[in-house]
Amino acid sequence: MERKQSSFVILGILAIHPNQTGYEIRKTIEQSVGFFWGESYGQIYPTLKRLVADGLIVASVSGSNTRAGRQEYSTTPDGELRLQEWIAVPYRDDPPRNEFLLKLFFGNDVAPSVSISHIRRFQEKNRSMLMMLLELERQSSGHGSQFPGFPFWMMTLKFGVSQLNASLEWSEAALKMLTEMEARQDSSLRATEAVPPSGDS
Amino acid sequence: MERKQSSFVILGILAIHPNQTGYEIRKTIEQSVGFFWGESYGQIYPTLKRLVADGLIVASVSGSNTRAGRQEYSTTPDGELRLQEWIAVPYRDDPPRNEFLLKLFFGNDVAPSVSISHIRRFQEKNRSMLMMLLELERQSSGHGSQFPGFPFWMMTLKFGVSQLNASLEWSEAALKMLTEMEARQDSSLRATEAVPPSGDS
DNA sequence: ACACACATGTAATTGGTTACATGATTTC
DNA sequence: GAAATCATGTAACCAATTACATGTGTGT
Repeated sequence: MERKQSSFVILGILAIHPNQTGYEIRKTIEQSVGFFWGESYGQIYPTLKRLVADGLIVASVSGSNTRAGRQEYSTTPDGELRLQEWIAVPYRDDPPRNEFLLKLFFGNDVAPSVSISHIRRFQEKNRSMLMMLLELERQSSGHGSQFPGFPFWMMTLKFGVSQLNASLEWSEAALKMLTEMEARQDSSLRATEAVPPSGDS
Repeated sequence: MERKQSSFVILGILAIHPNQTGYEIRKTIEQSVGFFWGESYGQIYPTLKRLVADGLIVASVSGSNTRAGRQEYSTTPDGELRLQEWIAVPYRDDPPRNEFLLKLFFGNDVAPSVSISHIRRFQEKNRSMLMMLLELERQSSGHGSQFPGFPFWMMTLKFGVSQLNASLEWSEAALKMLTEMEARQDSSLRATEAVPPSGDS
């Protein structure tokens, strides 16, 4: 409880890239840490207000883009400090909850085809995610290497890639096992249901 | 919303292994799906009541173990059906949130040693987790292979193992990169701070 | 003129953890 | 007789998503 993770993502993102609106912050989060972190507007806007009240960020009425209702934010030195403190605190992993694995685990209660389609879906998601990450990696390597944060960004990216590759490898083996299982079931069905062909030799 | 995942873990666990108390259910969850799913008592007990009210499980006053305040539960045919339906519904992955990666991503804002210790901690956790899973796998392969659910349990186990292995491999590379980074920093500090040694040849 | 992206926000609801409280039974 | 484990529960609190509501600017 009372972890306020949302405020720290926002703080961290603004530290890297200041003068962003709530809307932009969300986009940036999606495009940078999106594969391992998500934030909704319902979380971002209230958090921004609280961060301003706490003096960790400031709202400026904008640099060049003067659009009605547009509000840009940046970190204050205080905010920067708080961010650094938070980063240094040992991370805590929240209780794991993987619905995909849970459904697979209970796979014996349903037809093999159900588990197969779960895994197929899993594969597709992983493949497209992997392509996105590789694309991001390719792009970043070009024009991004000038930023001081770059090595760290690459690190998290590579983590994602390695996990996805492992997932995909695993899924191939799992799928093979399940299709064999299904085949066995089908053949046993045939054996009991089908009328044995009369001797036709 | 309204996903009620907790009820389905409980339903699924009771389907595999009936006649368990809330307390036991939690233990079973921990020991079987624990590495990818967690439930707290504050969730389990209220959920059990609701499941009884909905007719998806029944409470029996116990088989042999007649202990005061002890309440055993089992699934009803209805519960079994609902479970199967739920399993067949495409899984939904909840928004990812990995505090470890987030802190790493912001690593440029702190000393390299901070990120290094995060990764060290990550490695330790992964190593002990991996050992637990391998131990579980070893045990199961012996006496567990008789259960019809066995192949599915092994599947999820193997998933965990592959992810952990990938994580550990990645962490070695990441650590190497960071220690090099730290060394460069140290040497540049030395270069500016230290008094150049006078010619001592 | 229309659609789409930009932009901000709130209310309702839920899902969940944590901490607290209590007591029985077993084991040493 | 003390400690650990078994066993059940509730209250407080929080973090978060979703859906709703509203309006501006840009491009076609």
